[in-house]
Amino acid sequence: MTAEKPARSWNRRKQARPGEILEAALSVFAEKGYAAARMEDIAVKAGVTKGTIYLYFPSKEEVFKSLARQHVGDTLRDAIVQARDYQGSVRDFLAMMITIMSAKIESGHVAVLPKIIIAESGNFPELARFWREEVIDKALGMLSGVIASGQARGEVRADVLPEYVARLCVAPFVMSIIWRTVIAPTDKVPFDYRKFLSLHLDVLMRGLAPEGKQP
Amino acid sequence: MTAEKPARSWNRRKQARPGEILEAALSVFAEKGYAAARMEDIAVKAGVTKGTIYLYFPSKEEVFKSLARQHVGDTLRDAIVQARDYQGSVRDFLAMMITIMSAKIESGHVAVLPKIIIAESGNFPELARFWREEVIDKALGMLSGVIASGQARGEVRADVLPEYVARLCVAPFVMSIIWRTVIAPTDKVPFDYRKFLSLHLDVLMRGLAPEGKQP
DNA sequence: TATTGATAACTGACTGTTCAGTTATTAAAT
DNA sequence: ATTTAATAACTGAACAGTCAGTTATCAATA
Repeated sequence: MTAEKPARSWNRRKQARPGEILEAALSVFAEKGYAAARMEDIAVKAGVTKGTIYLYFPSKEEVFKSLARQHVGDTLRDAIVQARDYQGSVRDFLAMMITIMSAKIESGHVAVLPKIIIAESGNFPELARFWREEVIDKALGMLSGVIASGQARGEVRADVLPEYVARLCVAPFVMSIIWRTVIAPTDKVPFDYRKFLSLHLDVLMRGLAPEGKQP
Repeated sequence: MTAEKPARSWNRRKQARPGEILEAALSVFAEKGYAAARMEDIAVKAGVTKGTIYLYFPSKEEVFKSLARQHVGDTLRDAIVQARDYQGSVRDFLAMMITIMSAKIESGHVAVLPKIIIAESGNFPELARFWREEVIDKALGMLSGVIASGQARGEVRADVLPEYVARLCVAPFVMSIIWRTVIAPTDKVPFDYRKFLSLHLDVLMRGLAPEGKQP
């Protein structure tokens, strides 16, 4: 009855492994991109050896896709579904989005997958398609709905297409995310995303207000 | 006697090669990203063999960096310098930008380098820094100047920071560029960039107009 | 104008390395 | 004792970079 725990070299943890591997993969892919990410690095970070990864995933590509699916599913799909039934004003909705997103942008968590998608869209067109259908179309669709109901309520001028306005809404978010991953590491003075996005909200809502009706 | 066709195999074109190699490299890097781009592919596209590239560039990395530098220098720095002395209204300036850019975005020519920078900023941090100093800071600085003079003229409300407004101006351009490279290939119905950017201009200028002064 | 020798642009086969994926083996768990 | 999670050593393919040899070009000479 070895009461000792003599520095076990490894444990068997069948059901915990996939999640740990994906988490490790996220950080390695985030740093290196897809091609430059080594399976060995992912393994080390997950506390296993390379071979172990292949017990749970058939290939590097599949690790990547699983990661995309899981990360999208957890982080974004919930948010979209939750927001679908939103009843408040467009302004309040965007204000809420800013609060949630600026923290995530700051921390760098949202930024990783979009960056990889951009980088690898040429090598994995089906990934771009997946992202488009699962994230972009749903997010833009949801936002268009919010805008359209804002028009019905007289909060937003009626002579603009909700689908285009939706893209206007998200553009500064997209820019912030890219700034955060690509440019911010070279920054002396940190950029104030919340301030920037608040300005966006203010300018956008004025710009979309019906004639003679300041918000 | 070999009455065979001499089949002139190659020419000496010392001064033309570097440019041709970089041009080829641009299209291969754009399609594949840095790591997945093969020197052999670049060579074939440039009409030479792999060895020839190494007569003009010491390494793959140096081909990549030269490309980034040259392309920035040629395409963007000129435009920035030219625009620095602009005297017209903010609205006219942006309208001009939209005309020029939407054609370039449509054709896919502007899109390639930003995509590469985003993709490889993690692997080549000094490239991100170069891009930031040579392109982003100059472009934003120039735009901030245009905005500030718009404020002095009473065309733009005075209670907003030009540096932040400048970023608001470019965000939809950035989004369009990304859309074009990453998402558009999966599109059934082509996206109308000019229409989108015109909406942007309209909403932005209303949003930035001084109180009670519709543009 | 034709021939030739020198030079340097260019080629393509070769080398060493890196890394995704495989497999023989080990040890935990039951 | 059997099963299986996990390892670590291995394989093979892909590819960046090299270099000995080939060929276009041009200047000097005839």
